[in-house]
Amino acid sequence: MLEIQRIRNEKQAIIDGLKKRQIDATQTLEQILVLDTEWRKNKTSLDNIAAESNLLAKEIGDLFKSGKSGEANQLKEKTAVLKTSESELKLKVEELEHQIQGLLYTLPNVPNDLVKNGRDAADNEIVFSHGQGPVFSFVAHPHWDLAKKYNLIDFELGVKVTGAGFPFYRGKGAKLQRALISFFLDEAQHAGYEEFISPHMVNEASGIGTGQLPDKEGQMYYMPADDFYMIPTAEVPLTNIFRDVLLPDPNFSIKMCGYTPCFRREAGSYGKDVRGLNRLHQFDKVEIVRIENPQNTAVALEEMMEHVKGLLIKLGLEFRILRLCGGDMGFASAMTYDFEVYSAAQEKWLEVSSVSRFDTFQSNRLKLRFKDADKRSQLAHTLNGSALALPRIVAALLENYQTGNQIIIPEVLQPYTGFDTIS
RNA sequence: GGUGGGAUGGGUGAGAGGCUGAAACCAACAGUUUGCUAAACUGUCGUACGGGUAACUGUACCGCGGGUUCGAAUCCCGCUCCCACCGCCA
Repeated sequence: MLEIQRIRNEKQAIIDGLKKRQIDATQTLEQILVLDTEWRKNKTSLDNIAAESNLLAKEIGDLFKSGKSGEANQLKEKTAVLKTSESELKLKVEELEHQIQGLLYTLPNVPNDLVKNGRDAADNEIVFSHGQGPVFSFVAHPHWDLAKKYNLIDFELGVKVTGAGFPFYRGKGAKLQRALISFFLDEAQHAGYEEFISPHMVNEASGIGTGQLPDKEGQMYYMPADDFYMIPTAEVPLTNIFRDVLLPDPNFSIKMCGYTPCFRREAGSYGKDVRGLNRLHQFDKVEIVRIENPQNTAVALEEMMEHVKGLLIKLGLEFRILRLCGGDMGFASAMTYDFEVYSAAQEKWLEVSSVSRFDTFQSNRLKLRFKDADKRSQLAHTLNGSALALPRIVAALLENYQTGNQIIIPEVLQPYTGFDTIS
């Protein structure tokens, strides 16, 4: 959520920024400012009336104590008038707050200066690429065929037990899954991230804190009996650790990581994009999350990207990094880099990581602040990234490391899997 | 699921209609003393929002939401959460 202060001070900059998302916020912002002026006016009168009745109440108390109940009762009549206008104003102020809040919720984050104006994925910029995919001398199979051939993943069983998008991993497929999780977590720990095992369900306040609620609730699985939501990513529980937190010192850098399954309803997805592991309702992911002083955000983002790069290089996958254009970025993000690995058999790029900075957009909702050098409260910055999401990594590993009669396990994973080939 | 107890500032914890934005203690911060450390002493020390260049100032907040009252941390109603014991269960 954007800060009202920022809207008051930099309206035009926000309008210009949101244009990169193909959004014209002029009207909304002007509406907000009108309501805000109105709110401040009413708030001031409300405060003044409250001050007056506080004073009267004190006088009345003093009069009663010194036995002048006649005068006291006279004053009481005066307070009756104040009371009615006080409650009217209070309603007005609350109503205005709701209206402003409602409008603020509709505004996405303002893109960083580096973010390009654009409509969709076609306008994203490739900022880095690395590696070279395999060249096959045989007919390369897509991962869903390989998974079946080597009995690694059973999609049909998942359909039977739960539904589409909830696969079973079995045998070496399951072991590979566990190996990747351990590898990613170990790498994150070496990079200084503290590991957490978090709840897989969160309450409503947490959903609002990181921006999934109120607008995107259709994307999450909901448990009405207890009013819980299944987490769509570890970002939600990890970042919400810091909801309503005021860090006492400006020198902080909080680095967390965690493995969780992620649950996404993916309403509206269909077609070849959802084939096999490409899009699931439940998948595994190791997430890295950082809470930073605004001064360190740029460096932190850089470090996170280097971390993810390192993982992909160690796995020996061809990949590229995209800086998303305004139109393709998530609602809460100020800047996002997507990592895509090349799937040689499907002949397409698969998104395996998304690293974003949110600046104060989440912390404003979370009320996540720190005391700066002048002892003033300031909103902290939040960042997060996948490091990494498993299914498409598995897809790419199977497809790129197939030899025709077996699948090679990359060397870095072998200590974790305990085997070096799948056949 | 049953029964009972609780929720006050960073922590412990008083307060039981006006003298309480809140005692006291601890922690923290600044200073004095000190060869250094420790100790002692002095002072500062909640958050949010509004107004003001600022010093400052107004309002709100004692789990949350209502109510009674001229006046509520304190009384009444509803809710949430926490703790303890019992039952059940991994």
